[in-house]
Amino acid sequence: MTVHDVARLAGVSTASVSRVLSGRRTVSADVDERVRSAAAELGYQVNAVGRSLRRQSTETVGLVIADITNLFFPSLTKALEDAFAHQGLGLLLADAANDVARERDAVSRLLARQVDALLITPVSRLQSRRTIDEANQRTTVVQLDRRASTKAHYVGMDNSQAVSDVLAHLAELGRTSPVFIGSDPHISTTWERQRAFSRLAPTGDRVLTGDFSLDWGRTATIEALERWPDTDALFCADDLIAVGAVEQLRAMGHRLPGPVAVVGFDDTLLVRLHTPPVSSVRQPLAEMAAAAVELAVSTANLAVQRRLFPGTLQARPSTAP
Amino acid sequence: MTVHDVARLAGVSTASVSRVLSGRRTVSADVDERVRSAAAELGYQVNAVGRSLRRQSTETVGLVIADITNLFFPSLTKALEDAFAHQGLGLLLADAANDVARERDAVSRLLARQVDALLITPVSRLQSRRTIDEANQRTTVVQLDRRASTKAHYVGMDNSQAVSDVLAHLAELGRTSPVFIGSDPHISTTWERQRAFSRLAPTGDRVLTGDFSLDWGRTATIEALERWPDTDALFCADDLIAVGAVEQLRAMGHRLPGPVAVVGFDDTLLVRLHTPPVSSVRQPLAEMAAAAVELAVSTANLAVQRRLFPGTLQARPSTAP
DNA sequence: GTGAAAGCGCTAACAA
DNA sequence: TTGTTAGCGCTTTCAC
Repeated sequence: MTVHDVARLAGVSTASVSRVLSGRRTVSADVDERVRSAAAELGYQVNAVGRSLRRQSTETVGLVIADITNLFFPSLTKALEDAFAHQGLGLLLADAANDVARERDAVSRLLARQVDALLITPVSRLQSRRTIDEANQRTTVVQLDRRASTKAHYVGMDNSQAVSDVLAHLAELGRTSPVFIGSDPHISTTWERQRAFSRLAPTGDRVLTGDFSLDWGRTATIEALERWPDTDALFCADDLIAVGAVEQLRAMGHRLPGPVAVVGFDDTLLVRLHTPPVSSVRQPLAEMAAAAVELAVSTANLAVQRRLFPGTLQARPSTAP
Repeated sequence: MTVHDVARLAGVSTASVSRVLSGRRTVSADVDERVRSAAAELGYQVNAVGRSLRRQSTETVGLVIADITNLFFPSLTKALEDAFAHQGLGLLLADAANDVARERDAVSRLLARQVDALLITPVSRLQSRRTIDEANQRTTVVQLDRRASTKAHYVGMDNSQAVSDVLAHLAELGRTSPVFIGSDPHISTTWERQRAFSRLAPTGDRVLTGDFSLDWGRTATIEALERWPDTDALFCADDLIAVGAVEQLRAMGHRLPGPVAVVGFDDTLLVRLHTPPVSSVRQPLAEMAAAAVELAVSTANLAVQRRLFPGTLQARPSTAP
């Protein structure tokens, strides 16, 4: 089933069929009608592969997710899927499973498929740079949430502002001795949050770093309270750590809300449904996805963009007075 | 950068370049070497669009997820992504957002892109059937987790067996008056679990159905205990409902483990990290993904397959004695 | 084992 | 406005 079949049935040339079905040129009402009804009768649908080869554009973007099991990323993926589908753009998904080598592979496979743009949440602030820069030579690359290169577009949250807001919120509640519990500092978001904390918090030197896990949240909580007994808030780099911290506090007999507040990042289901609910900074995913679309479809040679969106603290019982 | 450039540099024909790079025909060691080094020198990578058009195969499968925000599906997606990437197959992702019209659209767009197979978790047991049957005329369709048509392959969990196992587990603990809290009965899994419950449970007529939400889990718990005061277990169709049920029980002053047990389905992060941890049936995602790959790449005209895998109950404090 | 050439399905340049 | 035709990049006959 090809344009030829439709053309034959409609009694027109294949070019006319193409013109009608791609809506890219004006055609007489008569031809338009004949082609449409012929296509409908045959149940014809254009072959996107042929079109892509000819147009040199696949209307598809590649998305490389650092770690799809991290609860935040499915939310991001959904926002992107929505936004891109809305533009008629398909999403070719790849998971880097937190591994720079797999990330490199994924990028390479997506480029071979001629994606019109590549969206990526870099695995590592440092080690993903080359992969991104190389991809950026071949197509439009948009870094999302995390960043590793200054040569490619970036759409993310303003972590400094978010950290500042959270600290202000804590200060209002009289909490001025927070400890920062980071996860893997190779992750750019964690890194930025930690740096902002160090710069802005009254206890900026109270920083612990570990990995992305509930257990690390637990361990770090014990360590924090031992090293700094006057701790009145645990400022966690992500939700999983925050939940671990809350659990540990409760295991140690603390009440929540109580003397030690806990706050996380990303506002995933985990903290919203937790008992007690945990405060967390929400990223404006829909806006970020819209910006990603805009950059992805932008005609090349646009100067490198850095779009930072404000995060909003969702205050919940874990930081209540 | 095309085969021509490589051919010119290697001093061979484009046919030879193709033969080497696709590894589909034997070539002399000399030519092989010359082509490989020319390709490496140029940084040439084959254009998958050209290849797809010629081969009439995209090496890409479409995946239509009923609702990507449902925590279970990202896990499934990851398992699929792993399995298909391992075979060199790309995954084109679409989200149906629980809407049969959007599902229909998504399928249509994926077919236009000439996916080699279509994986789908049908939104509705009844209303997704036509979409699936129509797609099945055009390519290999594999229904995953949920099913709507008997004419297309299905890979899922044996819900009858799982329900039976859970009931046996509850019986061992002396709990013989369970209530089933279902979600939307349009979802095939919920429907199957409910039917199995009705058939196998001593209190098979104690069934409540609602929707996929935490609140429904809460509401249903209240209703269950009012209507059947001797209830000793809440058998929930999914984890979100189970967490809602646990929360409600605690709000009502019940202890857990305690007089009323709670069990869910899908073994998502939600129940594993909950306090107390909630028992749940785990689906063998990796095995299911492997089966999906096998069916997706199977040469057409294979009889319709129905592959059911056993679920395993992860017993946790919510069903402890 | 190798090269020349056709053609996958589509669209855009060109001609009418 | 419409048709003819070339060609996107690749692979696979077919002939040697």
